[in-house]
Amino acid sequence: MFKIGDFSKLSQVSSKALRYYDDIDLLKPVHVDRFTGYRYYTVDQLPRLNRIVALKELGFALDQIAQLLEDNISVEQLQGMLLLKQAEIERHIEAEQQRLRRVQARLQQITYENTAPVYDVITKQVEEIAIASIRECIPDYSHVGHLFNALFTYLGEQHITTSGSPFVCYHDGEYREDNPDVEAGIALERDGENDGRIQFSRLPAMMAATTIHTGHYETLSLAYGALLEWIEANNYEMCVPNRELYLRGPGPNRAPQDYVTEVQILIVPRTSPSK
Amino acid sequence: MFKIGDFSKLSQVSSKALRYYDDIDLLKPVHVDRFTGYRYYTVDQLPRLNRIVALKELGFALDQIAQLLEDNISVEQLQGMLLLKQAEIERHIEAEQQRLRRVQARLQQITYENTAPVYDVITKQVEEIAIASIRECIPDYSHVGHLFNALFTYLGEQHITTSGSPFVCYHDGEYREDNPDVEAGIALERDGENDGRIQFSRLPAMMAATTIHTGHYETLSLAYGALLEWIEANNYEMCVPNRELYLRGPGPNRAPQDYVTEVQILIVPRTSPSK
DNA sequence: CTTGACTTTCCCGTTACGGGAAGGTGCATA
DNA sequence: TATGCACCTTCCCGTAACGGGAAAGTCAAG
Repeated sequence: MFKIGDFSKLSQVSSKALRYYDDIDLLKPVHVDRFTGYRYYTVDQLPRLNRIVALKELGFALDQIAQLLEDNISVEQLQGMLLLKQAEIERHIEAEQQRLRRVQARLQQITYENTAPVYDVITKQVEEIAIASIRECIPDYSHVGHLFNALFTYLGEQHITTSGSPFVCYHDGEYREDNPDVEAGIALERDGENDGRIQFSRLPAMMAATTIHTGHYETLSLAYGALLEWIEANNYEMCVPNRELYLRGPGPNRAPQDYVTEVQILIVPRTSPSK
Repeated sequence: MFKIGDFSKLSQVSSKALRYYDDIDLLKPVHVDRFTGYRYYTVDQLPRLNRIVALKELGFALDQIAQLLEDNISVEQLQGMLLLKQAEIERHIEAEQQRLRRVQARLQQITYENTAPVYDVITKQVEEIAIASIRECIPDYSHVGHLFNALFTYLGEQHITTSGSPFVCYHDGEYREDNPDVEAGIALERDGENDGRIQFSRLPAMMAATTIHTGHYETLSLAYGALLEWIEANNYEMCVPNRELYLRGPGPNRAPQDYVTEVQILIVPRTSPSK
């Protein structure tokens, strides 16, 4: 019979932990003095405690360990939990390696440019939204404004309430200087019916790499550069279309350097892992 | 100006999280209504929030992120923190891979024997202890008892108080049936002075793989088998000496199947990683 | 009998929020 | 204008596995 301190030394498990295991019925002392409350353990309890410690090192939580220690657990159940744990650890390792790549990419960027990165790329699940839009091939990008003019004029006439910021989707596979296939649109609260140039549809949900660009649209290519670099470093592949969300665009008392734009590029995990 | 819900949708960060960031001064709303307490955000705050999210994905805690977002942080400091984080993630990955190997070893054991493992091997740092011991080459293992007899007789005569269980160290590089070099000893509360056969010394601290064997000493080899298997699977190398700690050994009213023994094998990480 | 080492219970703190309650707001509609 | 109803606020609890520390009781030795 050992008092908790001796048993703690014997087992290398802190008495705090032993008391906690007592509390949660994971390892009860073999005897508790009714008057003093002192806990007494014996060496017979070492194997169980050892098993607890071993399972903890395998990454199991204490309540799972409690299950695993039930004596009516079958070999198949045990095997099943171990297989689950194995898969979980593998996923965990993959996530950590992802993180490691991100940290390294950021480090590389710092050493290259000797300055902190300007763009923070994050992934997000963009939800499906109802939109009204005009999609056309236009001679060059300056015509985007015309599309929005037509769109807003129409929506104003029809008293359709918008929700959120205007955006543009680029449907071309790659960047093209002239005759790009663009879609200018804005989110709505409800679906609508197509009417000539104006289309009512739903933007599909997507997993996107996104970043926020502040400033003139002429420098948007920097944001794209950062996104492409990130996509490369994180083993994704980009897809079409990509979107630009004009969170704060041209308007009264609005200088170009105050424009805020979110750039979203649809991504999928790369099929073949790069070295 | 967005209310918290809109800003939450815009940024894909929950309003609970936004309130929390407000609480810990990580991201204060640009304006708080003095009467209603409503928080108001603008798109200008998106870059900061984006950075917070990005740094979170790199594995930084929020208080570290708060430091990283201070505007007086130098590029070197940032770089330093990233390097630290990189090392931390690498260590983390290594630990996870270790865990994975352990889980797999246990799975393998189950599929081989179609039963749960009997021995739980755990590593522990064994502390340095003052001991009294007799070390001799004896003709065979049955003579260990004589060593303990001599030892205890001496200690009894000298009124030296012991602390802990008796143990045996095996100093031979490998197992040998006859003429093994064994050291029988027991921990003391204080150091002492050598006296003939009786040596007073200190067992050095060591990192050991240990397991608990319950039952007759004739079956101790099973524990050794489990230990060797574990050491192999976990990329360690065993060293001499190894120890057996007789937590509950022969005594009055003591049947051999109730003996409890802890087997400790000194380990070092294997120099060349196995495939 | 005292002292000091141990033990007990209890409470707080950790991280980054999520869930939920109770009560106040803002906006659109009947 | 009244009334929804969605939204906002603060506050409190819970998380996992203990560690730190306080206040008070216990044990063994000297």
